[in-house]
Amino acid sequence: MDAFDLFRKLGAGAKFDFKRFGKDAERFKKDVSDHYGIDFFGTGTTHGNQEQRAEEKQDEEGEVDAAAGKRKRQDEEKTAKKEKKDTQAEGRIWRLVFYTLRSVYLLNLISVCCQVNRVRMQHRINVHGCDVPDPVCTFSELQSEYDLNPRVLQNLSAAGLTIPTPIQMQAIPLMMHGRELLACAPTGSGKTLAFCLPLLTHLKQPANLGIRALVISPTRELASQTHRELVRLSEGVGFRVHILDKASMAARKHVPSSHKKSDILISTPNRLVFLLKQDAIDLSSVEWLVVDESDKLFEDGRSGFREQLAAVFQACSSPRVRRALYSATCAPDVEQWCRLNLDNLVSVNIGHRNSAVETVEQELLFVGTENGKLLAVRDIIKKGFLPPMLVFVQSIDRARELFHELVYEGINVDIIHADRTQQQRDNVISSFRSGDIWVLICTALLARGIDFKGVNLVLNYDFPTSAVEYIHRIGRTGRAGRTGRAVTFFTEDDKPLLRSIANVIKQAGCPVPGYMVGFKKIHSKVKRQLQKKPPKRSTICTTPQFVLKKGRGGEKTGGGVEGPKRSTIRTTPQFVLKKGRGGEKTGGGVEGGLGGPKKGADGQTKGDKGQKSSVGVQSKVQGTR
DNA sequence: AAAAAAC
Repeated sequence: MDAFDLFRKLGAGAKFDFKRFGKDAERFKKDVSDHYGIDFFGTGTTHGNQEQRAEEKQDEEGEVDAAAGKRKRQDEEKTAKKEKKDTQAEGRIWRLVFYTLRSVYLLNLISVCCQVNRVRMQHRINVHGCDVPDPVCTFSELQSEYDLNPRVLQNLSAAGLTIPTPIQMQAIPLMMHGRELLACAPTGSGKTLAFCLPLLTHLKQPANLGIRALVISPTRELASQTHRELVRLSEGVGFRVHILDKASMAARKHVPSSHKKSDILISTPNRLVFLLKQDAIDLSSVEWLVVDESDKLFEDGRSGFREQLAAVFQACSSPRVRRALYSATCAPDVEQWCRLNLDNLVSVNIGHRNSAVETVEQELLFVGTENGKLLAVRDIIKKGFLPPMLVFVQSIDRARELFHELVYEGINVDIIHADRTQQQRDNVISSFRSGDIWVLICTALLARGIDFKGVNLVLNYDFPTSAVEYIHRIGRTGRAGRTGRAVTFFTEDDKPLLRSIANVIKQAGCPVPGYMVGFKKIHSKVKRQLQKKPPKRSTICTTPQFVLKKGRGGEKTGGGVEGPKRSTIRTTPQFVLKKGRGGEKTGGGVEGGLGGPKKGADGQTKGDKGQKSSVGVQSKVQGTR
């Protein structure tokens, strides 16, 4: 097979038509010879042209006699024959050029395609959908290719953001092309920025066209965080970015319809629905609707988010409205809904769906009983830990109970949940951010989206109600590539969900006792029930009644604790002992000294490592005061 | 269970 055949094969499907391209070829040939004065195709065209031109000049001057005319006619016949030959030769050359160029083009296409695939593979970007634009590898590409405001780019670098994260690489170009999408990327991987940049680019300039972009978040804390981020990014551009909260509602009374002058609005769903019902807000100008933590907002139930979200979707009535849904976890029903309702949907997944972030060192810790939890958390505090630490419990009541138990430990502990006032909530968040609070006890309120810089330990005091909730809770640490640690207490009551969460931990590359993975899969019906009704737990209180009655002046270090400690705490769950799986029971064993003898070697090295790097709380108290 | 409105 010679080169010509090869090119022909590469160019399969396209035929070179000399008649069609002849004019172009002629022009090209002329351009080349005029420009460079060289005979590009070796057909004597350069000379020929000059002679011809000289003759033409003579024609014009009218100095042609009859004899000369005759000679010229003979010449013309000769040249016509010659030209026919030349034309055939040229046709061959042009065909060769055509196929060469075409194969170069195809090879280039293939190589670009390979490059794009390599980038996607390297960053574990999975996309499903038609005509997906190539991922961008730098923020400056956004300026050159998508007309991102240079000031926004400047704000980005001022914030220390230099290269886009995988979700940003792919989701930003998609939204820039106005594509509706469902994005799923791990906790702390930059989803917020992935939708903020396209919003700012899409709007281009501040304009009095009503609300053009709307972001929905499940909690006020997340809404205000997104608001802050957008304000920071759009600094100096003049966009009016507003959050719909109590303060803005109060302001609305004095300046009615102030939010109508927003370009971008961030809100929790119910407040928006409330305003919609009063006919006090107009969303018909919304061009981009972003649903953050989409699976949470799609949660069903009589008084759930889903209904509220549906009302918001309906209110965004512009035919031009584009929608983007983001979350770290993706429920099948959300995907189904997107496939049915979004226009030409693209779904983007970074890494494996519904998996925990790999930068968190995760542990499961058997604590025997409710008392065991309290003992274990006191132990963590006493042994010394590196603040800040987040402690998750399952209900507001239990949060209060735990707070009362820990408030006397001599550490800066506080509590946040939806029953506290907005003022209290804001204060708690800001003092936790500033480091004034070391331990923050919280409900699911803080489970999603909240970005605290450098949380060192997430403690699941109460077992999460699902693997998804587990993923979000532990995602408060190990953000933006930093490392973090998560400890999850469990008792016999938590057996039903142990398997699924153990699997999440295992998939993220952390050790898990073998027996857990061997558990039977629980029925999805039971799983749903568990989410609605978590196991009933006894009150958090280890202090004997007579101590409580007398008041707790100096005894706060836990007088009543030492005694029952050894007798009540088992280090191995009953369900393991019963089955008698000798060798496997040890991995999840007690770590951090709950009083029982350590039977496993697995967790110990980790424990030691943790201790070395942590700061003793007592010494910290002395040091700071 | 938690979250999301307020007069």
